[in-house]
Amino acid sequence: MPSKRSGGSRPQRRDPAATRRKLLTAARREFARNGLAGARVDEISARAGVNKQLVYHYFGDKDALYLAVLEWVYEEIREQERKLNLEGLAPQEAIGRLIEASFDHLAAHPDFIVLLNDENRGGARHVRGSRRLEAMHSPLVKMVSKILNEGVRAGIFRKGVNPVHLYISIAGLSYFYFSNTPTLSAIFGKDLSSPAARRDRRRHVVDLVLQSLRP
Amino acid sequence: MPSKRSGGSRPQRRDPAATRRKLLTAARREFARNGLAGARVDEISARAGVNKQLVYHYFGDKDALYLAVLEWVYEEIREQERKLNLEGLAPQEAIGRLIEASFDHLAAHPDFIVLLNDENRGGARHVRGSRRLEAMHSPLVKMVSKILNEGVRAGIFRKGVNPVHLYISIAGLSYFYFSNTPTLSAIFGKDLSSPAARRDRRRHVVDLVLQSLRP
Amino acid sequence: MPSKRSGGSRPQRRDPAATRRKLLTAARREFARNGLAGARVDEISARAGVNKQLVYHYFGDKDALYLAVLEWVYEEIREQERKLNLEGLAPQEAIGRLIEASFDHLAAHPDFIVLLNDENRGGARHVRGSRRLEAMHSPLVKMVSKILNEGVRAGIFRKGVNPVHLYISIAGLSYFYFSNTPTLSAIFGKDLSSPAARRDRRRHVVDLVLQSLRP
Amino acid sequence: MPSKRSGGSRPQRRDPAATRRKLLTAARREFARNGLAGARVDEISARAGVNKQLVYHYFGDKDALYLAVLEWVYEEIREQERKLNLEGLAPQEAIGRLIEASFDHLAAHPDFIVLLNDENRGGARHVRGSRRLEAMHSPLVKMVSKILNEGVRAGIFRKGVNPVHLYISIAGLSYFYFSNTPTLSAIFGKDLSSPAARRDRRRHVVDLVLQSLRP
DNA sequence: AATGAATGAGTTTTCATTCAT
DNA sequence: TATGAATGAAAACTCATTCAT
Repeated sequence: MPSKRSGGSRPQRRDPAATRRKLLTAARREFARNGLAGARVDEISARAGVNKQLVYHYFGDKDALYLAVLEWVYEEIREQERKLNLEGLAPQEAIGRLIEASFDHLAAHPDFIVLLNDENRGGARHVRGSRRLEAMHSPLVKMVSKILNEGVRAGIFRKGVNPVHLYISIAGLSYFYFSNTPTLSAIFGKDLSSPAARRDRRRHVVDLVLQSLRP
Repeated sequence: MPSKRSGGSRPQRRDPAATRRKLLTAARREFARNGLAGARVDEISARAGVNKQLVYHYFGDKDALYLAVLEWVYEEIREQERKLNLEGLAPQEAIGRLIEASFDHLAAHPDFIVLLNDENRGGARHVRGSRRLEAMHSPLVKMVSKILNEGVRAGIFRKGVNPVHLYISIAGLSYFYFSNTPTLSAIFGKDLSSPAARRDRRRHVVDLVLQSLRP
Repeated sequence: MPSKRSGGSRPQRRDPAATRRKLLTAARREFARNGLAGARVDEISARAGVNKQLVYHYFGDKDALYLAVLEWVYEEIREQERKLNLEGLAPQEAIGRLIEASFDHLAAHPDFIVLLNDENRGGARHVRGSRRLEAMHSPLVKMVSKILNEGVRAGIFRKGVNPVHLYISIAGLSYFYFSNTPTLSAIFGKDLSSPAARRDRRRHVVDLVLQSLRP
Repeated sequence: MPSKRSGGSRPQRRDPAATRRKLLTAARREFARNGLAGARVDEISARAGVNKQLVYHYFGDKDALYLAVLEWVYEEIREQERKLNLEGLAPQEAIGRLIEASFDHLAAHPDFIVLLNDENRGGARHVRGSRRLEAMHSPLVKMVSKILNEGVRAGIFRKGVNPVHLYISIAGLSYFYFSNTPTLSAIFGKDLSSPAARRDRRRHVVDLVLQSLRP
């Protein structure tokens, strides 16, 4: 004789959109802290203040929730890129702004890096399967290419710089600093995450790239 | 009772060093594939072909095993650095060699990156607690500093380049490329991990840094 | 920071064979009472008095445990069949003995029927996948065939009786009575499971089959 | 506020009878496939194309829905029995028709058997609690009794055959064949569910019973 | 009458760890 | 040193049921 199960009774606010949002926010935090494997669905739902089942109701499973978080952070990056207005700037200034924006975005969203770690380890399995991310190609490589060409034409940039790799370099110079600060600080025995160190790093990256582009 | 026959049970080779090594190798692979949280002690011992209990016998627990793997990969890096013989080289060549060695090491040991990810997410908790790693400070920052000074004195490098940040940049330009190839490839829609793409990247990184150091 | 998990501490008797047996016994009972879907692994391990994980340690999963139970009850049937010594008996007596044995086995093992129900609903998925059951073909169809031939030759059985179907009929006449006693009793409004009713049924089945075999 | 537009939300057909019917049909399928414990209320409502809550609205709970399905299939059987017109037939033909009708009904409604399995395992709990089923006593036992008497009087049937048990035998000879075809086929290594095998079985059952009734 | 969001108690399975041998 | 049986605490995911709308 199967015991009848109980069913809920607490007062329930009906706000699906808010529920979804709360789950996403909690998930982003939990995935950033503990990774995909280390994140706990229980913790996510508890911190969102909603029933655990709603994770499955709204997203399907833990993996799909992780993908939704990835889509969110990529969306943020694309939005930041859209806001960057590099048209009309001098080539050097445009590259400078781009680097600073990239650096500042990582500084403002330190979880982006750790969220991507598991995805890269897994061969970008989620990203590849996402229709939404497919539609989110960054316009920046084209932009970099255009700026490089202008600079070359104006005689202020050297020739032969690969725009894709330059873009990767700009990202990597900031990314690695943020992603590996803890081990680097431990190994070097000095705190690289202080505001001063961060300012130094920002200036260094801008310098490095701009100096390297000189003809 | 008959005298004990050696064929009655499985042959148990008593070779502690070999057992330890097999466990470490299996652990390195498993941690690289699945991260600290995602790694399974069962899988590690099974792949090592030894009993699970020996993980605890030799290392204490899963975390300590992870630390042992970290120590191993750091040891490899230090050894590679020791082998680098930059003394006596012209400054530009010395920097070039350093960059290439850094790039090549990551290419040869792709697991180094993913092994570090969890450690950085966790605030370098293990690294900080390790006596062995404390004693393994890299001599490279000093080396970079020396090379920079020589270059400046010889009039072939510009002044004012922070050696710590240059070192971080050199590492980051390669590191990010290797660590984020899967997502970058997915987002850009082109395979960045091909041998040709890798050669391009290597040349780009050397170029970028050397060009940026010009006076 | 993943909390270290606890691990057991209670006194443990080391007797793998006994543990396996206890699990099987408890599983047989639970599957018989509640079916495959309705059975609870928790209940099984609790009643066996062992840790739940041992179900997975010894059997793999719930389905494999169910298969092990099926193999057990089939083994019992085959053993009972082996014990039946029909050789040398007069054909009528041989058939009579066979029917009675079949009836008595179901009476003694009422769980056999309910254990098979889910298996038949599922298309015999487990049975088909079992090496052990493959090797357990019943010798009885051949035996029935032989008895029928003898009876026909002796002029006491009619010709043209299909031995496979006769075997199925013998089984079915008892099986249905035992499997459907509850609903039949409810519908007829009389208790068909009383000892008297059971004796009646047994006699009826033997009669029905033997009378039908007359030339 | 604008006047309510009918196109604003999904069209909701108000057809309680149809909704009930769709739920029952979906439930019958789901219970037959997965049993009482294995059936999913979600699956039932989804397949019925109606909201899950309506299960509770119309039937109360899962158990009551299961009972409603049982009542439905019993109703079908009774209706088929009512259609059987055995009056006026010769006793042998009457019995023959009865057996064939019984066989054909199971062949046409293979879910009847699996629907009853859980009920029998549960001690006919639902059937016993149903007013509707109480009122549905089969008239067939009386009919069989009458036919037997006629046959005995006419000298074509032997005496002493218990009509209740004959009825159970008739049912069982077909029921077991249909209910256990999967395991029997697996064990015998031959497909007992083919049309040819089914025809054989039908003939065998009619034969067996009629031959057994000879004086 | 109808919807689907929300609930709480499970349910199978997994896992790091420890104990007896 | 080595084995594998045993443990307890979760972990992801499920389910019947109920509530607000």
